[in-house]
Amino acid sequence: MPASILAGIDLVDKLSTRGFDCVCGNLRMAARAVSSVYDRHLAPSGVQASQMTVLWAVSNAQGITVKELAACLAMHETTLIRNLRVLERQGWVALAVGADRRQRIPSLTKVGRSVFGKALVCWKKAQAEVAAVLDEKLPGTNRKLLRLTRAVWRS
Amino acid sequence: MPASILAGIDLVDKLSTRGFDCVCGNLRMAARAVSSVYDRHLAPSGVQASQMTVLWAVSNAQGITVKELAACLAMHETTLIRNLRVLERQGWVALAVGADRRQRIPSLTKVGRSVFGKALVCWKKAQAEVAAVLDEKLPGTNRKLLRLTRAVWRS
DNA sequence: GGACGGTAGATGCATACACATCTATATGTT
DNA sequence: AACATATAGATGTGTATGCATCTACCGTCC
Repeated sequence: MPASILAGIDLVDKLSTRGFDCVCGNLRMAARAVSSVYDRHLAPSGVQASQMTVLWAVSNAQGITVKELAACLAMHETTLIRNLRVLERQGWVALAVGADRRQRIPSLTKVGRSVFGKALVCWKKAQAEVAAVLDEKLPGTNRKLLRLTRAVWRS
Repeated sequence: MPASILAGIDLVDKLSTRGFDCVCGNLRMAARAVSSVYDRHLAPSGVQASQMTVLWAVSNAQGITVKELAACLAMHETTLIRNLRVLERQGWVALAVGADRRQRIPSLTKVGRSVFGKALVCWKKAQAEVAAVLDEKLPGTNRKLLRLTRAVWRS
């Protein structure tokens, strides 16, 4: 192992021992690293890790508006609508006009349901790989992340 | 509070009770929510939350290459170099050519040090706000996130 | 010294994310 | 009905992220 790699690991250690114990930076870093695990497993399905959450939310939220969905996912409406447009282009999501004609109501298409179902198989492997390195129970970790999100979102 | 918001909160709850307990999705969501807190506090300084980590790493890693820095931050080299170019354009970071002339050695400029120092004051407030909603001790949380990152990064 | 394989960044492309601002629609007031 | 106000998305801009691929440089082997 070249010295450069060791230097890198030393620096990472400094992150937690030299005063820059940034929750935000560490969360973003963990999100990057974990996302890449999910993306690797999900690659055969053609779905990205970030898209799985949206597909799941859409499939579990009948008749909900984009704005409401964005609140559920602690996401900007403008970010979500653009992500939904990408999924629409792939033919996985349909965006219907709501009773209030300004609203857009997302739903999974038939193809979308099929793709999501297949991706779920890949997703389970990724989830298992990450669970294996978490020393605490998975539901505990997820609950903590949700609680943190809810506590600071739009506060 | 309109019914739509309540529906949203219900859906968030479903995330942890209806089978899609996705570590990746929850990490990304928490990272979004927490980043927005930091960005709000950091706004007066002109530095973004994502940039603080890079500035800190650069200021604490004398003579390190972009590739090594990327490994430290669990970040793609291509992502980091582009982020560094943004900071270079702002005049906060200089990118010197290394002994191996393919390498780029980042360092903070005088302006960069000044901006980073001022941003640290804002950062402390954000960190305190987030710490207040974490029921466990901050170092514990950060250690867990670092351990998770290290365990899955490039595994 | 020249061909060759390997490495550090650079670049093209696509998606993710957020802020400011715009447009279209809805609603409330007179 | 006409106007003012508020709201749901859409759009422009800029940064963040990663993959595939390219280029420039390094070291080696003949």
